[in-house]
Amino acid sequence: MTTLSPSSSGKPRRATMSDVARLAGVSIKTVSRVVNDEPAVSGETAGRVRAAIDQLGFRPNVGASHLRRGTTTGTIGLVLEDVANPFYSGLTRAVEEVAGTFGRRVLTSSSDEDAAREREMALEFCARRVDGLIIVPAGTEHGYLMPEIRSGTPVVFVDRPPGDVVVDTVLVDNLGGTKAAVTHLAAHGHRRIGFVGDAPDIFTAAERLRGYREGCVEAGLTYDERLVKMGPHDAPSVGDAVSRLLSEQATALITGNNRITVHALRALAGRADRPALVGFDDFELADLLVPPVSVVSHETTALGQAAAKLLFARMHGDDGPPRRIVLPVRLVPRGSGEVTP
Amino acid sequence: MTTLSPSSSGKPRRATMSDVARLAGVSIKTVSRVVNDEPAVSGETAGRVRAAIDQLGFRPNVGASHLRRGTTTGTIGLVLEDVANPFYSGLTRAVEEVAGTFGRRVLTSSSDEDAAREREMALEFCARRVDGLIIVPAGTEHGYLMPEIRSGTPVVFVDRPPGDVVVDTVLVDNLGGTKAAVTHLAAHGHRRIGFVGDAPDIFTAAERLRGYREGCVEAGLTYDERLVKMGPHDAPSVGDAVSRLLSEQATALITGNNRITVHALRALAGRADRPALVGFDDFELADLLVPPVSVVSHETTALGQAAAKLLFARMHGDDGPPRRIVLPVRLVPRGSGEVTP
DNA sequence: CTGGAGGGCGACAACGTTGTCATGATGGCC
DNA sequence: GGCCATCATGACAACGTTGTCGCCCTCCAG
Repeated sequence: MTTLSPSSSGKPRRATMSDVARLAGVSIKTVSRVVNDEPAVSGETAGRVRAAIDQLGFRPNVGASHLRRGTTTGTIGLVLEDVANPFYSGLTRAVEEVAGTFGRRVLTSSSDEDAAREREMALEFCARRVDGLIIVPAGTEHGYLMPEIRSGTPVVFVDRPPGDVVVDTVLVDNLGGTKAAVTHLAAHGHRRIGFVGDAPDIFTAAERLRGYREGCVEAGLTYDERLVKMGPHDAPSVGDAVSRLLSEQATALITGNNRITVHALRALAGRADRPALVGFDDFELADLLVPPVSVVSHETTALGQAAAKLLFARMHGDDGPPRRIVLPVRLVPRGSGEVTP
Repeated sequence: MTTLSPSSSGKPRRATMSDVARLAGVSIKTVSRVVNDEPAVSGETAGRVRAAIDQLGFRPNVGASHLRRGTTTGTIGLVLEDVANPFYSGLTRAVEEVAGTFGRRVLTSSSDEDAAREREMALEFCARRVDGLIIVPAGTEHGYLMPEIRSGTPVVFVDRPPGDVVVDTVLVDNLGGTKAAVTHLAAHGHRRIGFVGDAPDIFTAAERLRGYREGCVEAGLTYDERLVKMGPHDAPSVGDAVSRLLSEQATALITGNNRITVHALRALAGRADRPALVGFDDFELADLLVPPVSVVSHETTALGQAAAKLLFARMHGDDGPPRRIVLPVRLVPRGSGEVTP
C-alpha cells in the first residue's frame, strides 16, 4: 500500500520543472538548462538543481519539449497484419533495430487484414505526429495518406504496394519465387502442381498466383484452374483446399505463405499420398520436419531493414522520386520439393 | 516529384488550427469545437471549418491536446527481450489487443536481455508519459522505477518478477512445470534426466532448475549436477550442452525454454541415440516433428492479457496491494517424452 | 576609478491545443 | 417595447517546455 501511494494524500502528480525550480530556489529556465546540459550554469547551482530533480523524481516531459522545440516526436509508426505472425515479428524487430540506431522508438499496431483498421491506425499515428510510417497495407486505397505525405510525413510500404498513391515500397520477388517453385517441381517430373494461395485481393497472393501461372506456361504445363485454391489462410480453409487439390490428382503443392504452409503440413500429416511441397516464406523448424520442407526463402529482416532505411533517408531529406525495391528470393531445397510423383 | 512535395516551395509544415481558422474565417476556438464535436457551433460554420480542414489536410496534434488537457498520452510501453521470439510476439499481440479495447496504442522495445537497455527504454517511455508500463525484465534492480511508480505510472512485470520493488507481476508456474516434466519422464522409466537451462541469473531459468531438482527428489532420483547445463540459449551453446549431457548417459532431456528446445532438437537431429525430450514452452509445429515434441505448455496470450488487464485496472484506479498472478502450465504429451530409456 | 566584456541567471513569449469566461446577437414572453 | 434566457462565437490563459533577450554582477584592462 505505501509501496504504491506517494508520500502525501490525493492523486499523485508528476513533478514539473517548476516544482524542481521552486525546490532548488532557481528559475524554471535554469532547471531547463541543467536538464539539457547547457553550459551557462554554475556548478553549485547545477548541483542544487540535480538534487531537487532526484528528490522529486522529476523526468522531463518530452511531449512538451517536442511541442516547444518544433521538433519531431522521435517515434515511427508500424502498421502490419499481426505481430504474432513470425514473418511480421521478424520485420518488427528489424524496424525497431534500425529505428533505435536513429534514436527512434516504434509504435506498432496489428490491422488484422482489415483496411479500415489499417487506415485508422495510420491516421492515429499521424495525429501523434510520428516522424514516419511503415505500412504493410491491408487495403488498396491509400489516398487518405496524401495530406500526411504532403505535409512531410514519409511513408514506406512493405511487402505490398500502396493502392492509389506513389510512395516508397519494398517488396519481395513474389513472381519469381513461385515461378522458380513451379520450375523446380516440374524438373522433378511433376505435371500436376497445385497452388494454395491466400485471398486473391492480397497483392502478394495475386502476384504469387501469377508467378505460378507463368511458371506453368514456361514449364510447358497447361494451366488448370482446378489446381488452384485461393482463400483465407486459416486452418480449416487450407485443409479443405489441400484435400481438394489432392483429389484433383495433384502430385505436388505450392503453398502461398508461411501460414498456409503450416496448415497444409498439418493437413497432410496423416495422409499416405503426400505430395511434393514447396512453401513460400521460410519458417523455423522447416529443416527438422520429415521430410524437411523446401521453401522459397527471403529475409524478413532484410525487408524490415530496407523499409526502415528508406524511411530514415526520407526523414533526413532525401526527396528523390519514390522508389520500389524488390528483394530477391531463393529456393531452398530441403527434401519435400525433391520427390518425384 | 510533384507527388511528394507540397504545392509551394520550402519545407512542408503541418497545418495547425490557426491555419484552419484563418482559412475558414473563424477563431481557433471554433475550429477546436468542430474538431471535438462540441455542440455550440452552427451547421453553416461547422461546414466551412470542415471544408478548410479537408483542404489543408489538417490533423489535430494530439500531443498538444494531451498537454493542454492534462490527460494521459494514450500509450503504454512494452519492454521485452526480443519481439522476434514467438513467445514474446504472442505476448505483444495480446497486450496490443487489450490496449486497443481501451483505446491505447503500444510502444514496443526489445532489450536483448540487457539490463541497461531495459532501464533506458523503460525510463524513456516514462519521459514520453506513457500511461503504463509492461516489462519483461532483463535486470534484477528496478529501484529506478520508484519515482515513476510513486508519481502514478502503473508498472506490471511479466514472465519474471521485479528485483527490488514490489509491483504487480504475472508469472507462469515454472517450478511446477519442470517438476511435472521430471515426474513424467521418471514415470516412463528414466533415471538419468538431463536439464538444459538458460543463464541461471534469469529468474525463469533458476525457477525451472529448482523445479527440476525438486522433481528429481520427489521421483527418488539423486540430483546429479553433471546432468545440468545452464547457459546462453544460442545454438552452439545448446548443442554443446546436449552433447555433454548425452555423454553423461542422460536418457532424457528437459529443455528450459522454446529457444533451447529448438536448438536442442537441431543438435539431436543427426544422432542415433535420441533421448526422450520434454521442452518448456509450446511452439508451433511441435506436433509435426518426428517424434512429436512433448512440452510444458502455457498460454503466452494469457500472460499478455493478464498483464495488460492488471495494468488497466491500475490505470483505472485500482489501488489494492500489489498482486502476483501465477498462471498454470500443462504437460502436453506428444511422443518425444513418452519413450522408455 | 571607469568601462567593457562576459558569465550566471531570470522574465517572457511561444509551441498547438482547450477550458473559462465574456460578448453580441437573437428570440420569446410579459 | 423591454428584459432575460439562449445561442454562437471569440479573447485569453494555461498545459510543460525552451529560445530570446536583457539584467546584474564580477573581473580585468586602461
